[in-house]
Order: sequence, then C-alpha cells, then structure tokens
Amino acid sequence: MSTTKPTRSPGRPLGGTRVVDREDVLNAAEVVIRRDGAGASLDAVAQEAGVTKPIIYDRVGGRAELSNALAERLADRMVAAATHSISARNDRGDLATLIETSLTTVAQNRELFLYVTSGSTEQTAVSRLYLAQRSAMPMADALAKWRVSQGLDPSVAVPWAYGIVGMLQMVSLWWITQDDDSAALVASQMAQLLAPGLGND
Amino acid sequence: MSTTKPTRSPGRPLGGTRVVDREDVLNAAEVVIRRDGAGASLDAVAQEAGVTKPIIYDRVGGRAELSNALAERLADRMVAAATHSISARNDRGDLATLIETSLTTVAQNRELFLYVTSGSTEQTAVSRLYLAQRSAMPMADALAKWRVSQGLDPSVAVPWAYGIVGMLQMVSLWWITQDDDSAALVASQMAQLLAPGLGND
DNA sequence: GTTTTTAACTTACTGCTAGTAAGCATGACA
DNA sequence: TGTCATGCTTACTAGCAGTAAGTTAAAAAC
Repeated sequence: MSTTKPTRSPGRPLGGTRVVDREDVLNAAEVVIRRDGAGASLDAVAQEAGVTKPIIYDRVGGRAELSNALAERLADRMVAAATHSISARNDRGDLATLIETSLTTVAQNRELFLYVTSGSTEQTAVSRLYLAQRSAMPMADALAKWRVSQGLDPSVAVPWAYGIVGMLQMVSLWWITQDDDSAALVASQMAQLLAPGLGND
Repeated sequence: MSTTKPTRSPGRPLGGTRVVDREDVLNAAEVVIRRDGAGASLDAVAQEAGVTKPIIYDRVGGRAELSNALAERLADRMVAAATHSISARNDRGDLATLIETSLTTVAQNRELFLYVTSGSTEQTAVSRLYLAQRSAMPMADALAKWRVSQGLDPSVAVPWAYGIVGMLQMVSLWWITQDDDSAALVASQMAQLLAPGLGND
C-alpha cells in the first residue's frame, strides 16, 4: 500500500538538470491530498514527487505557500468551471447554475478544498483570506461594473464578493458532509436568497 | 515577560479537592489565545491554568474538543449580543443592526474567533462545521418558523442559515484585517444584499 | 490505628511535523 | 586538471499533540 518512489542518491543528479519543477510539486501535492486528506504532510508530498523536503521549500516555499499555490489552482479551476457553465448556453444561464457549478466543482476537489480552506497553524487568517481574495476579486470586479451600468453605487462590490464567497464556501462544506439534498436543489435555494438582493431575476 | 505561574508538586493536592474545573481551563485558554493568538498551545493553556497538560485532557479533551468548547462559548456570546441589541430597542431593530453587532462582537473576540474558525489539523471539517452549526441552528429555526408564518416553504431554512453564517464569518475575517470601512457601513451593505431575499424590509 | 484503595496530580516520555544546516556528487568553466 | 557552482540528500532541531507511568494525599477498609 505504501507508494514508495525510487530513492535518489545525494549529489547533483546525472545530466545536471532539475528533476522536478514547481508544477510537478503542485501536482504531487494534489495526488497526496486526494489520497491522505487535508492532513497531508510535506514529507509525503516530497516522496510522491520523488524528491526530498528541502526541494519543496526551494520550489514553492513552506506549507503556507504551498496552500496558497493550491488555493490559486482551485480558485482558477472554479472560475473556469463557472465560465464554461455560462458559455455552454445552459437551459438557464442564471445564478442557480453558477452556484450549482460551484458546488459540484468543490465536490470534485473535495480533499483539496478542505486542505486549502483549513490552513494548519497560525497566520491562517492571512492564508484563508488569500483563497477568498482570489475568488472574490473577479467577482467584485464583475459586480462593480454591473452596478455602475445600472446606475447604482459600486462600493458594495467588495464586501458583497467576500460575503458571497464565504457563503458558498460554508454551504459547500455543509453540503459535502451530507447526502440528503442534491446540488441542484441547494443551488436553487441559495439563488433564491441572493437573487433579489443582487437585482437579478 | 514570562507568565510563570507557581509550580505544584506531584501527587494529590492538599485538601484533596480538584484544583481547576472545566470552566477554569476554558477561561485560561481564552487568556492565552488573547495573548498568543490562534497558535496558542495546550501547554501554554495548562501553564496559564496553573496545571499540566494531562489535566486539560481530563477536563475538556484534546485540542479539537477545546476548540469546540470555545466555539460554543463564542457562539453563545454572539447570540447573546444579538438578542441584547434587539431587545435594547435600537433606533432600528433591523437586519443591519444585527450584522453590525455580529461584526463588533467578532472584533471584540478577535483572536478567539481566529482560533475557533481556523482549526489546526485534520478533522477540521467537522470542527468548523461544529461552530457553524452552533450558530446556524437557532437561525435556521427562526427562519423556518418565519417562513411558515408567511405561508412559504421552510425547507430553505437550513441551507440559508449555513450560508448566512458563512457569509458573516468571511466578511468578519475580511473586515477585521482592514481599517477602511466602519462596521456600520459594512453591516448596512450586507443587509442591503440579504434583506430582499429574506423578505424583510 | 494501620493497611489498602482511590483520587488527583506531575514527570517523562513517544511520535509526528515544519523547517534548516551541512554534506555530497555532478557539471561548468578557467 | 583544479576550482566553483548547482542540485540534490542526509541529518538534524524545535515544538506540539497525545499518553503511560509514577507520586502524593485523602478516604475507606479492616
């Protein structure tokens, strides 16, 4: 059951070229997190990458920075899923669809989501805001533009974006730990709460 | 600067009575968290309580259970603040006031909030849901009753409650890490988003 | 009144993890 | 051919959660 990768000997590797780059480390981290859950250790990531811990520090930094890098990946993945679900001309390209996409994307990246939203020690406040910011900023921009186009005050955009991100994160967390309701149902329920305030239909 | 409390000798204490109870431990934990931040260790809590680590385990359990116990305290404190702010017949006993109370209460318990919302290792999903649940359940009950009284479907109550709790937590986190906007302003902005969907004025 | 048991602690560990310092082997360059 | 730079590993440190075993005082049993 142990995923023992071939061990390298000390010293510069033959060929003199770097054996893994930053992307390889992040990929390995995702594999380990999927397998070991949110408690995945840096040593395990290093082993999966076929390398040792100091390399992790050289390529991406410490645990906090690894978490941030993975948070960027997850955030980008969610934005991509959202834009795809919009451009796919869904039956209804509405808010509920966006939320449902968010829920299912979280479910597909369950352990990664938990790793990234549950930083480990201290400085976690900053770390958690990092993921939120990465998700909230594009949303805030979109909100602000839309508000301006409607002749409304755009200064609400930033707090609204953080609030909506927090709402989605918590609902996702709750939803992936229970099996009673479908993503579509929960998404439509949350859309029902948000839509009137946003001014959408 | 070191807060060195008097060290006890081994063996049963004179008088034969327990030297600290569960409440004392929780109080000590709050002091330490206020001083050391979210990275407070169990040893530090024990020292502040004038006792050693195994006592912490006997009185409240491990770190996860300590976090849960403190989460209950914080949740209760926030509910108390909310009900007080309502019963105090504010200028407007409305949603914005409730949110503002939530924000200022978080600010008053800054480090505790960070400790409780940023569980440490693994199983954090459960731990974070615990705090959320403690806050969300009363809200869900109130929402459900109100929906029924309006002849509306109450099944949205639970997801809405989790969503609103998540929204408030994230906005609080964002707000306490910046100094630009007042609590009153942010609260009114968030109320503006939520009120229409809730059906309040 | 002495012995045994139970209660309430502390000491002293284990095991794990993040992070770092120092060493080693290979290639590049003079 | 010798020196420097590169890219690794080994081998540590420090700190924390959690636990086992030992120590003293009170209470209970005889």
